[in-house]
Amino acid sequence: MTIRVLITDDHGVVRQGLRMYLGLDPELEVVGEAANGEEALRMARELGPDVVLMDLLMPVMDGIAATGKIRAELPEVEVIALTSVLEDASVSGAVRAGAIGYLLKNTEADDLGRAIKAAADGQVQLAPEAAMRLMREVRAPESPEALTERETEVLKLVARGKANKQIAHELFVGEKTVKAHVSSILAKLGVQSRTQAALYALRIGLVSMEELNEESW
Amino acid sequence: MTIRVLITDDHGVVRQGLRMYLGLDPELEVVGEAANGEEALRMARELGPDVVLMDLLMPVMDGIAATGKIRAELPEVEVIALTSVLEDASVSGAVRAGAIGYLLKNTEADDLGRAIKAAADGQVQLAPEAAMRLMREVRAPESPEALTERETEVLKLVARGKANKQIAHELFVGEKTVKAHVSSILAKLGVQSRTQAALYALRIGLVSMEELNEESW
DNA sequence: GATAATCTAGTACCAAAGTCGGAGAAGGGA
DNA sequence: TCCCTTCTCCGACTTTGGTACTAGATTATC
Repeated sequence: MTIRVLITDDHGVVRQGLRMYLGLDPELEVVGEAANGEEALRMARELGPDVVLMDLLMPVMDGIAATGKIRAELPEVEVIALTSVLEDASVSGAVRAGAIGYLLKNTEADDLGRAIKAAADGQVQLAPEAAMRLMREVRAPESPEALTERETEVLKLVARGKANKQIAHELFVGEKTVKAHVSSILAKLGVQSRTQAALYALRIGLVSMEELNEESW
Repeated sequence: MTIRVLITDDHGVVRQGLRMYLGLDPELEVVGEAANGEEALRMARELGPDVVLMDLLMPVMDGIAATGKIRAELPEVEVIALTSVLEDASVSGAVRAGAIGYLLKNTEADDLGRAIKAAADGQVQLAPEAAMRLMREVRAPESPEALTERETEVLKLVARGKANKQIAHELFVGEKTVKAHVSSILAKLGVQSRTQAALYALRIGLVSMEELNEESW
């Protein structure tokens, strides 16, 4: 009984590479490739794979959102997050969204095959680094204090390099208001400056490299 | 006569994938894999490949630096930059460093084989997007005014979220000096704030996501 | 030996960022 | 109805960031 795998990654090289490698294992069968979360959801519906390999940083629909939707709709499909991003929020986000595994892209290719088989079997697979993050979160029940909707909006603009004045203008509020939001954001994230907040936002994928490239500066 | 290829990428999955795929082409032979620029240089010396596939975003020694050293020392070895980053400075940087090709990771795997063969033959290979960036740079002889060594150093720290005072402390200079450097950086990059400069540095891969994850904030 | 670039650092100044505390309006529960 | 959160905004303040200009020391270059 072969395990049917759906690959999701926005980079063609990675997709082809995974397909090539996994294709050599007679127990695995790559049934499709998706380039973003939306495609992944659609193809998961159509193909009904056993396991989805899911990149987290993708355009259109990110991997965590896609994972959530797939797991909600097709609970028999297991999802393994396979990403180069290691971040507390990503790990717990993926796990909360229903991923059964979290592996880093520097995982040895051999291990990957084993992890997929284990996942198809319902067994949890975590990279040691990811496991540590989860442990840390459980031990210290530090709810990193979720940002409100508005704060998230502001943070996104900060992470695109905008000044308070510009943000105020874009959101049709006063600069004082923006400052208040920024202060609150810094406190909740535990960072010391808007630059750190911007980098944080990038780190957790709140804004993507692609979005950054839209900025003209 | 097979073409000997050295793969350089810090992600195991990508390396394995490339090796698998390229291995299927009888005209190509993957003679080695390197996980960073330093390894790439060493292995290029030892193995004398015809073509090096070089990721630009890597720890230890970035791809542009490695490209420069390889081309300087082993001019018969051709280097193809293979990366997910598309940025003016990366493209012209790689080209200046001596890369004969610049391809994106979303390149179809078929094209990659063809590109490698062309490169071994001394033919230039550019992704259309990369070609456009080069064109633009040639048309508008806007030399983005290269940063000096020290400025680059400062920018890296800015991009890790450090304040001027911290940077001054780390580099054993006065805060005034750091400010002077930062001002000069902003002017050269054409950006308006340190946050934008930090994002710029990230965009061009001066600092990587991985490095960001080392920061404790 | 002159020239240019870089790194250093100063002064003076202004703008932007961020803090602290308070406060009114709107909306959703309990 | 009362409570809680969020969003809005204020004043007053401190700190950080950034500009403009100048200038000595060092080093590489011609």
